Amino acid sequence: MQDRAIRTRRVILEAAAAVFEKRGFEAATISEIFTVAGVTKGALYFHFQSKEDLALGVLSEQDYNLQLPPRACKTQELVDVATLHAYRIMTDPLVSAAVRLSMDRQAQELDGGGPFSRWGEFVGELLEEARLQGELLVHVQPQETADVLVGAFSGVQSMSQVVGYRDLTQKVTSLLRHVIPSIVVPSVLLTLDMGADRGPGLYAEALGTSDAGSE
Amino acid sequence: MQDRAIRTRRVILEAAAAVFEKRGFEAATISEIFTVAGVTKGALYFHFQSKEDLALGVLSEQDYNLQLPPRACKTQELVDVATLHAYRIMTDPLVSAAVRLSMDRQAQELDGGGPFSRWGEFVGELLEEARLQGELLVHVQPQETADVLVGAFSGVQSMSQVVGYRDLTQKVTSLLRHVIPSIVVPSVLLTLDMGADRGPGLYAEALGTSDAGSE
Amino acid sequence: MQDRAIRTRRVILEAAAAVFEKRGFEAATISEIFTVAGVTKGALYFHFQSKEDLALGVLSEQDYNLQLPPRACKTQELVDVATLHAYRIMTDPLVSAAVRLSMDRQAQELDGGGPFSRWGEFVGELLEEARLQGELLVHVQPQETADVLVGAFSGVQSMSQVVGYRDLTQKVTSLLRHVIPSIVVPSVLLTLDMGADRGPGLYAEALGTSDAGSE
Amino acid sequence: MQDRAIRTRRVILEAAAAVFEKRGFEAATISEIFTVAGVTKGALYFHFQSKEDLALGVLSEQDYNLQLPPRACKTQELVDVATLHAYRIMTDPLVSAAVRLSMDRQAQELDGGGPFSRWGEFVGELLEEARLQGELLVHVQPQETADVLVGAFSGVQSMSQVVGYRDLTQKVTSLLRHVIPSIVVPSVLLTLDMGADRGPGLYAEALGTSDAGSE
DNA sequence: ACACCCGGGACGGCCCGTTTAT
DNA sequence: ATAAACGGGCCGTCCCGGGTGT
Repeated sequence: MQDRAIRTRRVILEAAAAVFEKRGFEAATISEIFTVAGVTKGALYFHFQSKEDLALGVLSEQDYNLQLPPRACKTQELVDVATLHAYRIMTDPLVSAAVRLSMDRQAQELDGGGPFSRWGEFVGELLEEARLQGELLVHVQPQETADVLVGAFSGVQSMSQVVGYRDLTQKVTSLLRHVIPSIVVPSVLLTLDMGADRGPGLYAEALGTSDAGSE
Repeated sequence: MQDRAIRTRRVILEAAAAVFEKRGFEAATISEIFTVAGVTKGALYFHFQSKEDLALGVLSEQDYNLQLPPRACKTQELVDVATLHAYRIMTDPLVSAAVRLSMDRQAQELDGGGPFSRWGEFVGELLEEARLQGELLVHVQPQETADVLVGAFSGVQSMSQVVGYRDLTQKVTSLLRHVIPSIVVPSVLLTLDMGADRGPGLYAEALGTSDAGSE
Repeated sequence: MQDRAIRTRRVILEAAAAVFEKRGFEAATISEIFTVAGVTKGALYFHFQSKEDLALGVLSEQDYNLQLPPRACKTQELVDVATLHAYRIMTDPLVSAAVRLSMDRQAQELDGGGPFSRWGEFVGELLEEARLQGELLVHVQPQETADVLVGAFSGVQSMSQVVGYRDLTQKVTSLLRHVIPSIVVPSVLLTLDMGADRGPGLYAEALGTSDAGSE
Repeated sequence: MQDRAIRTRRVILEAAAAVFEKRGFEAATISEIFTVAGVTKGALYFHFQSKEDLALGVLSEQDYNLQLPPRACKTQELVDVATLHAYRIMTDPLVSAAVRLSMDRQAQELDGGGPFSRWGEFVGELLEEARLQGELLVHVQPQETADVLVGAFSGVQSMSQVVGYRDLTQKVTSLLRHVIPSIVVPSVLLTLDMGADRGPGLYAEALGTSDAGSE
């Protein structure tokens, strides 16, 4: 009984993700979503109260708790977080839909504070730790650099979106290679692993660490 | 008689820019536009055949021809182009609206090939010239770097959008300071002027050069 | 098991009465009814096949058999019937809901022939008897007078509805005092008891007489 | 051009009146209204912003200013007002629709204070004048009697509604004949003209008096 | 040429009264 | 007696053309 419901809900969510990702929040229509999902309007409105609720569902379905284990080298951790996030956007439609939604002005109020601030803080803290450990060049101001990284990441992600994210990890790696050298000390730079193909490994590592073998 | 028409057209365009900028293409409504413009629906439809046409109007109204004179130092030229563009986004509602529209997926087909490709090519060529002049580090691949720059620029622009572009030149300068050192040779780096406050000067320079003292 | 069913049915009926009374048939929603009742939609649909059936249930639940014992003076009986009905509308939510429903055009077909005809006939017969006993003035035509009384009663009831029926017995008594003198002979008029506070007594009397001590 | 608009508006209003009259506010649907009117939804929403606005339109279209000239005998004036109102309900679909709407609980807030209070005051004042002129029996309390009359009128109107108001003037006359004798002094009673067929004459008189030969 | 009033339909989101699987 | 699913329909609004001045 619940089984069917769970399946249906899942199907709807995936359809919603696909449609939101393709059209954006505003332009997405409920009817396209339930058509894609292959369910009826009634079923959809049984599981979700409104279009907004649907967007919220997509936003929260992605496992935000998915985290990498801490690294000794915080710069490496930063690289890994970025690479993993890129990998997930590439491979998980719900994640890419969530990213699209959180960039959507119309749906931005759904996602408290906007997507940038959360990532900004997170990266800022990581860089602060790196700085304290002496990984960074002396002139680096963690929060400013964090903003540059977060903004730039979101930009290359947008850019990659038009080709279906096929080159996203590539582009993110490129970005990192262009920015990291300007902020870390040479000794650390030499130890960093910034391979574009590290996504799957990092993903497995995150899954193993995180408390969830979720979904 | 034509005078009135030109004025009306202009008023409509500005209203459209404001509304598109605020809502995005899809969520913008014709009625909000003509309400803001203070004209009737009929007037609007006399000047523009459709909502799409309106968007096209906004997109083409900004003076794409506005160009800086060539610099001897191509890297400096790149910096200047970016700074000027940031300045125009900040100050000209039509430009920011056009940027918003060209990032809008729904309206993307209106802008042939997307916003990224045009900028990508332009920056790529600039970097190629810079490379030929020996301004760049040997490992730099112009097109890859161009993509990183264009993507990153668009990202910080998105990020700045939520605060009304108040800190855009700041953020763009920040971005440049994080990327340029990784690609240019030290000797050139020392000569670069990357001040965040150079917008107005560059704008004046571009206006003087460009074939248009338009509008 | 049957006990619970009976209770559930009762709870639903009372909730339905409250909602129908508040909203009218059309505007009432099934979901408000089962929410108020505190049962699930399924439970409701187990006891009642449809919204119409629910209305029918409310309509028939009120004890139409509740009758006063015959009076020698038929005019007095008429006064008493009116007073008692007013009292029941005031005090019993199911009765007031039934009245509301039977006045509701959308639900009128549910209540065969409309509410007026049944009361019209009943009052008409009472007046005919009164006439035969010489209680009425010679020019009175029982059926015409009956219609006036029934219509007028329903009107003051509507009027009283907006204040929650607080002044209904008052208003009905007022009505009677304005009409009765025009139809009964003076000698009878002197003997009539038209107090507005006779509701409770009449109710007790009717309960005792009627074949039902029902619920 | 305005001509067509006026005609269209009128057609819509009449259709709305018919539908509101048949179904009540809630149960009436916009689509039935524009179907009956033979116009499209667009036309309807050009003239009226919402269903509520439509109801308001019906409510205000009837000429509330239609008034009889004052009579020397206030009781006669009361009789005439009631007879005229009954006649208008019978003959003018917009008036009957307005009456139906103002009795509708869902739409009652549209009609400030409900229909009863306005009529109640009006009749109350008339009776007060009659009392001052010595037309009434000494025990009559104008406001109480006014409430009885207004309520009773509305009741017989409801009753007559089910037969399409065919017998409304008849029923109203009946009502008056049953109530008036209980409140006026015999000498005045003899002079009153309470014929059921006086509607057309009164209507003509009112039209002539009122400042409008309105539509 | 320029502006506008008026009207046309097509959906859009949502909710509602109901059955089907369980 | 429940949870889940079903469609039909409602109101509103949106993007647009034809007929009408000026």
